[in-house]
Amino acid sequence: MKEQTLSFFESVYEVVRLVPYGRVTTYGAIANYLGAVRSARMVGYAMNNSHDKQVPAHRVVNRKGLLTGKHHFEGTNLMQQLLENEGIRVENNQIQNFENLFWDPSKAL
DNA sequence: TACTTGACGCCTG
DNA sequence: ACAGGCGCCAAGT
Repeated sequence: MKEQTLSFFESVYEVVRLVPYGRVTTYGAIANYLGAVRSARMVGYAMNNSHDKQVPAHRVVNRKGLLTGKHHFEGTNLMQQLLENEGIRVENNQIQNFENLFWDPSKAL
C-alpha cells in the first residue's frame, strides 16, 4: 500500500538490484525502463542515496561504459575492483566488452 | 515557494 | 571523429 509512495529513487534501487552478477547496466537503460528516458541524470542522482541501501551501484555506469561514479566510492578504484571481482574487465575506467556485459532491464524483463 | 544541484545523454560546431 | 554546450527531471535546502 505504501509502496505506491515509492519515490523515483526507490524505483531505481529496485531495478539496480535486479542487475545480475557479472553484468552491468546504464543510467539511461534504467531510466528508459522506468519510462523516464530524459531523466537519466536522476538515476545517477538516486545512486547517491544508494549508499544507505543494498544496491550494487558499481554495476551501473554511463552509456559509454565509463565508471563515471567511481569517484563517489570509497577510495579511488573501489568501483573498478568490485567489477573486476565479478569477472568484468575494466581498463582506464572503461568497461571492456561493455556491450556484451550490458544488461538491459527492458530486454531482460 | 523558488533556486541549485547532479554518479547523463544528445545535438551542434 | 572529437570536444564542448545545452537540456531535463526530481529532490534537497
